[in-house]
Amino acid sequence: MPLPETQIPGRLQAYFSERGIRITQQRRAVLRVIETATKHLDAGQILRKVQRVDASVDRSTVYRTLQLLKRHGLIDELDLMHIRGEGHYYERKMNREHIHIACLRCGKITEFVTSTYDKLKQQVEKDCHFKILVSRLEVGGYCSACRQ
Amino acid sequence: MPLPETQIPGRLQAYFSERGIRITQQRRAVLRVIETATKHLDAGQILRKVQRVDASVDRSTVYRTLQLLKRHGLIDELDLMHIRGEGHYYERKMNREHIHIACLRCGKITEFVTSTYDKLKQQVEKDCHFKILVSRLEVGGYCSACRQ
DNA sequence: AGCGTTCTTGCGACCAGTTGCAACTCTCGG
DNA sequence: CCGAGAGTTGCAACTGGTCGCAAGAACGCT
Repeated sequence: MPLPETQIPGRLQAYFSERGIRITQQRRAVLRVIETATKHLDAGQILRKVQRVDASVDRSTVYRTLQLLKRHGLIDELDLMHIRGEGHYYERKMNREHIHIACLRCGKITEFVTSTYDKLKQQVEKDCHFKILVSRLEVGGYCSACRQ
Repeated sequence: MPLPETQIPGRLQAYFSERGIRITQQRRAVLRVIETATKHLDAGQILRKVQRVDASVDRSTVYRTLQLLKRHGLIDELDLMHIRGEGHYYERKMNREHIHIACLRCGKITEFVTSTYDKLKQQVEKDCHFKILVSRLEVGGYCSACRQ
C-alpha cells in the first residue's frame, strides 16, 4: 500500500484527531472528497467519488459520516430549493455564513454574503431570546440572465 | 354519502377551481387536512389523516398533491433543521413570510416576523439582480428555556 | 344525462436514506 | 508489539419518496 496515510491531513481530519474521533480508511476518503470538492455535492455524488478510491465503502458509512460532520458543525446541509429532486447538498462550513440563491430555471447556485444577514441573526437572538447554532437561508427565483 | 361536496370550499379548493385544476375526492381530503392543520405536518402525518377519511388514498397521491401545491406556491416546505429525521414539513402559505426557529433540544418551533427579513430579500434582489419567488430561513439552536 | 378527452389515481417497482446487528478495526495502555 | 474495549463498518431489512403505466374519474360539450 503506497503510503496513503502520509497525505496532508486536511482540516477536517485534523479536527477529528484533536477531538479523539476515530479516523478510519473510509472516513479519510469521505473527508478528502468533501475537502477537495469544487461545487455542492449530494450524498450520491460523494458516495460515488468515495467508491472510486475504495469500492467496498457502503452507502450507510457515507451517510453516517455526513451526519457526524453535520453534528460537529463541520459541513452545512442545503436543499438548494429542491432544484433536482429531494436530496440534500453538502459543503464544508465557511468562515462566513452565506445565502444560497438558486435559479429555478437554469439551476445556477450563487452564494451571497452580506452584513444584513448577520444583523438579522443578531436580531433573532435578541428578540427571541434564542442562541443560534446553525442557520440556513435559501432563496429561489430567476437570475438576471433567465429573466430577460 | 351525506353531502360531502357541500362543505365550505376553503381557499385552496377555491384556487383550484378558479384555475381549472381538477378537484377530486382525494385532493379535497388533502386540502382539508392542510387547511385545518394547527401545526406543521409532515407528509406521513398528512397521509395518515387523509386515510382516516378515505383509506384507499395512496401515498403517491398525497405526495403528488403536495408537489402540486408547492408548485403553485400555496404551501411552504420546511426542513425545520431536521429535528426529527430527514422529512419535510408543510404549512399553507401565509400573508407574511416568516422565519422558523427550531430548538435543537426541546424541538419547539417558533415563528418570527420582522421587517429585517424583507429588507434582506430586497437587498438580494437589488445586489444580485435576482427575482425572488420563494425564500426560506431556518434557524437552529437553543431556546431560552433549554439554555438555562 | 351521455360522451369523449384529458387528467388523475393506485399499483408496483424502484431509488434514497436509516437502523439493528454481528464482525471487524482503531486506539490506548501495558 | 500485543491485547482489550469501545467505536465503526458492511450487510440486510426497512421506511420514505418517486415514477411509469394502465384503469378510472372529472369536466366541457352537446
